[in-house]
Amino acid sequence: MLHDRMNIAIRDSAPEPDYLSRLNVGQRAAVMHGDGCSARPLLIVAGAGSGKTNTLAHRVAHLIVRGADPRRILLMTFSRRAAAEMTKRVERIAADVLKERAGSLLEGLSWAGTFHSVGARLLRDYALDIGLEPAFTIHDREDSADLMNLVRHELEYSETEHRFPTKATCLAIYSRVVNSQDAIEAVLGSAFPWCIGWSDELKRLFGAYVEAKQAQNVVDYDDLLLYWSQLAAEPEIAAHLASRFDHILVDEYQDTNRLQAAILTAIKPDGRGLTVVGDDAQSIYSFRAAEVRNILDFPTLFAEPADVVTLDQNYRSTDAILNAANAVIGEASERFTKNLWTERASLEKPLIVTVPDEAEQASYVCDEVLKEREAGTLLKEQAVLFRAAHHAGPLEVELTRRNIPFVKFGGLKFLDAAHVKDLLAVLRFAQNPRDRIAGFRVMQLMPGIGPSSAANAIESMEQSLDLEMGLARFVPPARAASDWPGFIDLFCELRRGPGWPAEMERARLWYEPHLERKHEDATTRKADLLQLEQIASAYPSRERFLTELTLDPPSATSDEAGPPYLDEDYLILSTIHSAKGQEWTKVFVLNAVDGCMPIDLSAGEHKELEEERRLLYVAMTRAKDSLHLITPQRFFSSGQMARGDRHVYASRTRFIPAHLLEHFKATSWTSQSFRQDKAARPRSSVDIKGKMRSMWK
DNA sequence: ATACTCTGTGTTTTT
DNA sequence: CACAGAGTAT
Repeated sequence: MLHDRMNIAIRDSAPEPDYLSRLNVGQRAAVMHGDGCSARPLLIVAGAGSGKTNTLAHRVAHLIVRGADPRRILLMTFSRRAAAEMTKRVERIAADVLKERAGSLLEGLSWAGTFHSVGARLLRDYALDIGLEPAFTIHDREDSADLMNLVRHELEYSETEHRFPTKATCLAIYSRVVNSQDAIEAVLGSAFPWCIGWSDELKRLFGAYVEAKQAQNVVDYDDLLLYWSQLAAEPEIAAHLASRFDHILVDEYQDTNRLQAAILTAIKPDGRGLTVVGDDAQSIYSFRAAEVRNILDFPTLFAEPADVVTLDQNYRSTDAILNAANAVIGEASERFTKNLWTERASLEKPLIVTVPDEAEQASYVCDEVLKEREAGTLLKEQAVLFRAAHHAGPLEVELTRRNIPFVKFGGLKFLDAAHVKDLLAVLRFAQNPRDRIAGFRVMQLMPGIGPSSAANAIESMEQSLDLEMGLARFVPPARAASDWPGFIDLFCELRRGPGWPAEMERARLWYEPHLERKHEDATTRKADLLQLEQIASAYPSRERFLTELTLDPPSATSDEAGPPYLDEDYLILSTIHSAKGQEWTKVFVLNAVDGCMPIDLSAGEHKELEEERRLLYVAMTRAKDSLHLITPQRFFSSGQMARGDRHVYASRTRFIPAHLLEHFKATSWTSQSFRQDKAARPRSSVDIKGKMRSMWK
């Protein structure tokens, strides 16, 4: 074949492609490893800012240039955004060499996505082989919790004498058992010690939960991995699966769990053609059962040991920032990676800014952000990072007050809003009528229909051979009588499919009256639904829309605002977790105090503490030129101590003890209005409490 | 009998 | 703020 001859020609005689000269020694070794052939396993230990994404993109491009079939390359990243970014870069790099052939070749690079989205795709592919209907729907966490709750009630665990774990806790335990591949007792002991007494009940509950999922033809997030790993354990399917991919590349390997590692070894038992990239110093997902040992043990996992390439030159941050970050991670009790180094010199040490309270912290950030923008740094090049989504609350208020546009990543999402979930449930119910959670939710939107009527209606539907007949036969309570026929019409129409995205509008029009009745702020919520319709029109079908939206939900509030906003400039607010892999010119870290970092819930266990330390490290290494850690002396803590909400006097995070202060510059700041306010206060304090006591003496 | 309303209680991070 | 459970209205 001409195609093959061309590849051989390139391999034999072509001079080194231009792009290789742009890489440093380590990067080049990683890119050229195996030189285009399926070679021994490769581990790239890539420190923060060491050009990891770029290296991985070059490796993929290089594989393709050397003749690998892009349709047979599996590329797994931690978000779809990362996958899209990677594909774009591969395209650019390969286009230089391949010229006009690049376009058609790169269209084939279609297996790029998260473990979960790839799992979903494979599962639809093999569904019939394992007795699953390909029309299965995917439950997000809230749906899964609802189903767990249903089962929990059926087993009457909600009426136990001592309080049984809540639906969310049950699901968290279940998920952890699945992802860590540990026994339930071990999981309870290490992560949920207060639930140890319930292990027998939990086992029964999980058994029933699994049966319920199967009966309803739904899968949850964990199933996407679990089914995949089970597929890979069946010899015939495994062989087929293995033969589909010549190269598998996995990004952020430090945040994969045992189940994911098991999938990889099942598909590639000898590790040939496998490349994993990660940095153990940035492992921050152990609450999702991520297993650092995956990356640490990778070199000796296979009969043929993996080659290891280390990237430790940082291209992102100044040396002042890097020194401080290295010092912080240097305090870790276990360290596997080296210090990062850079050629970017700077005299500006990271700042530790002490402010009186959280409101002042918000003022400080606003002032600084605006000052920086005056100096020419776009808002988009600045980010504010925090440990928990609610830490940004006061700042969001202040930004809004001052009309500074921002986008927040992490925390509550668009899809978590009740009205969005309602509308999606309508579509999901039409897609998969056996999905009880969806049906339940939709029917209860109608006044007069609660849990038991909804259950009866679904029962009637399942008894009948014809779904629509079953629904029609159900006699709703009197209060719902007027709404019922309209609901049946909706269901039947959506089942027949007026086409996508027309059915989206059909569903919305049905829902709007209910929305208006249920919610005070119907107008803003309606706008959200129109946005959702916009988003929907970008997908080819209902099935794709539902799947991709649950697996890759818009990750920012107002991210859904879509194209018109993208041109504008806005400040980035993000949880540290959601900031992974990103970088900004200027970075602020909120609440760098004990109680927030580490978050007080994680201050006990040694392992958890170490992860909190890495979290601070990840936050610091996002900054290119300027880094401000802010320490409010007083912050608001909603009361877990029996005393209720109160202000807590905080001290600097324990991850920056006194002997590390040489790497920082300490300052303090108060706004003018705060100082004036203080000055205006009377000097002498009056003993009012004493007076009140004396009233009764 | 069922649905809806009200009150007390516990709040990390995400595919 | 959302969740669970109790109490009230239909």
